[in-house]
Amino acid sequence: MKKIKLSSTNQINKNYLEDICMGAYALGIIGSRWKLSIFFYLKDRPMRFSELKQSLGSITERMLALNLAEMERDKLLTRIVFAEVPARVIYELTPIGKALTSVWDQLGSWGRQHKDFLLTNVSDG
Amino acid sequence: MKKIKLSSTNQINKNYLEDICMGAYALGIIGSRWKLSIFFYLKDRPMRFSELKQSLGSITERMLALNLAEMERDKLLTRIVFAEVPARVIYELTPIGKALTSVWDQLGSWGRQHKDFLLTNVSDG
DNA sequence: TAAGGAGCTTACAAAATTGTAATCATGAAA
DNA sequence: TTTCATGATTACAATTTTGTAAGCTCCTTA
Repeated sequence: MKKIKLSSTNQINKNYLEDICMGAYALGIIGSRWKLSIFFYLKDRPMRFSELKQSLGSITERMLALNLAEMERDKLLTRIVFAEVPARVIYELTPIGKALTSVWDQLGSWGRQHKDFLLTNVSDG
Repeated sequence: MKKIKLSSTNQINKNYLEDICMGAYALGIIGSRWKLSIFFYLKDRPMRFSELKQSLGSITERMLALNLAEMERDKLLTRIVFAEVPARVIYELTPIGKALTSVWDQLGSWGRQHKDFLLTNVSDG
């Protein structure tokens, strides 16, 4: 999937934090660049690879495939392949994946609050 | 604070996502390695630099100072300096910072759920 | 005058993430 | 037999994040 150096201080710190803090653990699973947005689209309905690619606009096929593979590995979604040609593959959130919805909504709500707050307090440069 | 290349595809994608998705925006502010744990300690009470350093165990002074500075810039916390020698500085969450508490709790709760789920479904290698 | 403690800051290096471009497998259809 | 579309994978490069080690600035006390 990707090569990481297990013995690096970086990894050791990451593991330590994910061990003592479930929030850090959760972010380790879903905190990378595109995953939140992939989730955002899939929460309404299953979508196929090309649909996601188009919806996400500027994502590359590599990043999309990589993120989907990690999300499948982490049981956030299910990959369903139809034996057709050309290939058809759909991605669907699992129950544990869907369970993120309310957390995401809350996080987004906090984000909006924070953005508004910064706009209101225009005193900073 | 840190040098980023504003014209990179990386930055452009980041900005784009943070623009259309408030969750991504929120993660941009609080999603890095140590911030969650710093928050975790500060939510109970203000703490000084050295206390945080000790609590976080393996964090370096550089990373702690860097993260605290970013969190201050983003109005998550307030830095209070006492005119003493040796210096005494305490860090305290702002209201908007504290408002993250319930989101974090929920995220952590999801994380635990997810971890348990993986342990229960031991069928994967 | 030297040492010391708290809270940083700096230059540098390692590691991880993200992006680019090219290629691949399938099997139907031209 | 070549072409086509979909859903990838690969080798590589750029960018960003994280860590290392040293030093700096107060002012106080020895």
